[in-house]
Amino acid sequence: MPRSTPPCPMQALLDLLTGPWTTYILWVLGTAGETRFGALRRAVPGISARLLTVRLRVLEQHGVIARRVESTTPPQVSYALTRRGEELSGILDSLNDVARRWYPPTPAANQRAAHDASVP
Amino acid sequence: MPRSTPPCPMQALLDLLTGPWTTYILWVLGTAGETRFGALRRAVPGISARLLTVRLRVLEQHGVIARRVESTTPPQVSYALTRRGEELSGILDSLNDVARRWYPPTPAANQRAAHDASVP
DNA sequence: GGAAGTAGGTATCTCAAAGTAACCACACGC
DNA sequence: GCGTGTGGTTACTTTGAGATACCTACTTCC
Repeated sequence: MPRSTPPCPMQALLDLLTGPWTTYILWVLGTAGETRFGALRRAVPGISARLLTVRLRVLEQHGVIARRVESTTPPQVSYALTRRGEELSGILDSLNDVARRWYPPTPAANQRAAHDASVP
Repeated sequence: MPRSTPPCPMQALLDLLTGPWTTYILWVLGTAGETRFGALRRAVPGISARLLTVRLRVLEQHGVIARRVESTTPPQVSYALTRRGEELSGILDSLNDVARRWYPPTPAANQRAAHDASVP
């Protein structure tokens, strides 16, 4: 992202949320609860495995999500929101309210109507 | 920014806020009120004139700030938050609260202490 | 007369983030 | 033994956002 970022705590948080899919991932984890890597990947259509991995690593480093490994074969990895993640989720919800008031869902977005309608 | 963005109103709003300096600009306009281009540039140290122009254009297109030109010589251009901008500002404030709890201002950021302290 | 401030526009360059693709070990089913 | 799914990692390529530098036209200050 930006080459030079102002040393502002706010900016650090925004850099975290900034990448494509990031809030989408948080929204999925918030509504679906703990989710496995593969399911997450299927829930975020279009994302590459590599980028999903990167996003999850960053979110984990910031303590927004928790990674849990079950040592089965094959090992299963699940991700869930932490308390921080839920706190963030609340703010993102209000941001989402604003977004939906400002950019009303277009008729062209029929395919996504189900998704939009399911957003609390 | 992202090459492929999910067609989500939320993402549109985040794309708006995403770029470096963007929220900083909004914070300045929120606390200082209507501000002229030059003053804004001085208030956001490190930003280039070009990028400031781009940011202001985008924010204006989204109806978050208003651009007002006084036809003096030289013409003076001022920017201020619109009602949308103030609404956004409120949410950004709560996001900022979270940011400052999660990433406590480091002692290394002494230069910015004045700024941080002045954030409401 | 020359510098500086006003609010940008234009052109070019570069580098880091995103995309793409291949690969891994392991187990299961056929 | 061959394909499928699991949860990634590694390497290579691309592209587009940001940086940089220079331009306008006008006025005021020194």
